[in-house]
Amino acid sequence: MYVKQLAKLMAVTADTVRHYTRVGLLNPIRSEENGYQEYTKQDQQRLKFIISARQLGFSLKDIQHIIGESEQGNCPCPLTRKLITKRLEETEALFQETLKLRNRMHAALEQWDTSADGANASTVCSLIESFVDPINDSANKEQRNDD
Amino acid sequence: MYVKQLAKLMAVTADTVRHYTRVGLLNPIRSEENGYQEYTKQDQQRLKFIISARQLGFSLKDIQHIIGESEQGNCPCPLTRKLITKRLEETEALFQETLKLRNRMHAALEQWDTSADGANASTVCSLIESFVDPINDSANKEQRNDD
DNA sequence: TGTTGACCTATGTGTTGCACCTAGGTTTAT
DNA sequence: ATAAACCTAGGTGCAACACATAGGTCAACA
Repeated sequence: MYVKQLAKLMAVTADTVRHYTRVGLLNPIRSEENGYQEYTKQDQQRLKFIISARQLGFSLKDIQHIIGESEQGNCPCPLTRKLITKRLEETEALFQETLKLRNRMHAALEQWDTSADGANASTVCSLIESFVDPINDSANKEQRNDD
Repeated sequence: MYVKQLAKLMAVTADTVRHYTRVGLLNPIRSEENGYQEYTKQDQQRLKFIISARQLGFSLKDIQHIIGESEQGNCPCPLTRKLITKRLEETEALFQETLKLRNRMHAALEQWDTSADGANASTVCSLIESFVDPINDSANKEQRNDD
């Protein structure tokens, strides 16, 4: 089957299939008649695998490595466990950062809801410049004695 | 002062300062003596503003627009409120996605902790291919009696 | 005085996973 | 014949920098 048919079947875009093909994750056969890429059921299974792995947070390079192990006859599972451990740490970090950012943004919106627009020549935007993070700002954080 | 000095003072890298300069957020004066970029206190304040805005989730383009409004003599506060509302929605979405991904990854690690490495010729990695998301998979939602 | 080392410059590339565009060739139906 | 819908390869764009290249500047020290 051709690229668009496979894409539709697996609910991704044709560009995504082409991208995976470009980086070597899929290996369609070139038709001798018209030069089109022919995707087999193997490619379809492979694409399904890629989609599953992406859902679990693996990068395309991770997936390449996992497939590489598998193709060399080795069991890729140890590598898979190792990689997901690393990715989980990253995701955990991203999660915490995003959570903090979200909270900061919420706090800003609340503060700005009750503070007037200050037109001040010496500032760019008084809202931003006078925002105080109620959670991370030192004045509000347990206590410190840095002096 | 020169790029590195400013960077150190504001706790960012020299590359970051150069980047902001490249995109026009900072406008240092070029020294006639040696061609170096000279950053003034204005630039320092501007950089402080940029850092604050970045912390609140504004993109560099957002910041450009906000500064643009301010420089045209308009109060940028309405724009600022509008932009952060949009960014907050995005951050909220990212947060939810990241949360779901984290949960999936946790679930995978748990499943894989008790499942053996399956060496199967017809699969790439049995761990990934046999993973079932306990939250999003319909068969397993609410109640599970498969064990 | 020569050299070292720390600074500076501009410009270009790499990162991630695609989406989109260009410019063209193929196939199918009307 | 021609239009619609598909296909190709290759290139660019995105975000916010980090990093590399190749070179110029400047102060201090032996």
